Amino acid sequence: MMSELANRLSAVDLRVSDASVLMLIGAEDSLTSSDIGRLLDIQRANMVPLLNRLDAAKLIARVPLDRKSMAITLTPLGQERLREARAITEQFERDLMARVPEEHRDHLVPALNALWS
Amino acid sequence: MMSELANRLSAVDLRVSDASVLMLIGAEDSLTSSDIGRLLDIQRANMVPLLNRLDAAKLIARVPLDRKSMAITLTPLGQERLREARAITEQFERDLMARVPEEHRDHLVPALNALWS
DNA sequence: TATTGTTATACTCTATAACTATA
DNA sequence: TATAGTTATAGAGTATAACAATA
Repeated sequence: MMSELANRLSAVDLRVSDASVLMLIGAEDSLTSSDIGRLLDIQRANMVPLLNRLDAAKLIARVPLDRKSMAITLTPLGQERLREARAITEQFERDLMARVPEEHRDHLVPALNALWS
Repeated sequence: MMSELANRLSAVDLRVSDASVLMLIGAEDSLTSSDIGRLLDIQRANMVPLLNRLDAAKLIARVPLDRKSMAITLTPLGQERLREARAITEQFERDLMARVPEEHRDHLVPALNALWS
């Protein structure tokens, strides 16, 4: 499922982790790189090349918060790309759900959320 | 969840893919390396180092079927290790299921199976 | 003293191309 | 002609250690 999602997101030049970061910043702007890493369970060190790619693609901007931290914000292009990523992932989720027999469907997400907690 | 399972299996010196291969051979002996790869969705080329490790650990043996193919069989040590791997994964599954609220529990596996098909 | 951003590095997983030997 | 086993290699994902600068 993850490789299928990765495949679909590659149509807008995003990896799954890229899309996760865009969605997180879209929901809460001006988080730092370290914040994002903590929330998405990505090591601080591994955020660097990820954000560098998003920065190079002009999807995010780094705005100094103080002399140590940077706030990550979406550029207009990043907001547009986020909408595309959302459309793709929502369609993907609908396609997945369509495979689940109707009597099990409403139980899947609550059960998965319980596993994850 | 996969990294938690990997962690538990490392107690018996197995990776998740090692355990999958042992379980498959345990269920159907004398498959070839290519068979196993097809059934577990592992590239033929990536089966080589995997089986080399299991072979070096004396958990499997390669028995010539003809001059081209090799049948993979479990050694006695491999059968014992398989029992340990089964005990660990079954406990893991019980632990996971215990987190799922009772009203959703019986729906999870059928829903996941439907997703996978 | 703890945290941020960063560099460097290593290991695992996965994918592809190519080769040989055989079915 | 297709398949088995193999080698080599590259790209991702992920983990750790270390460092300078700053809170």
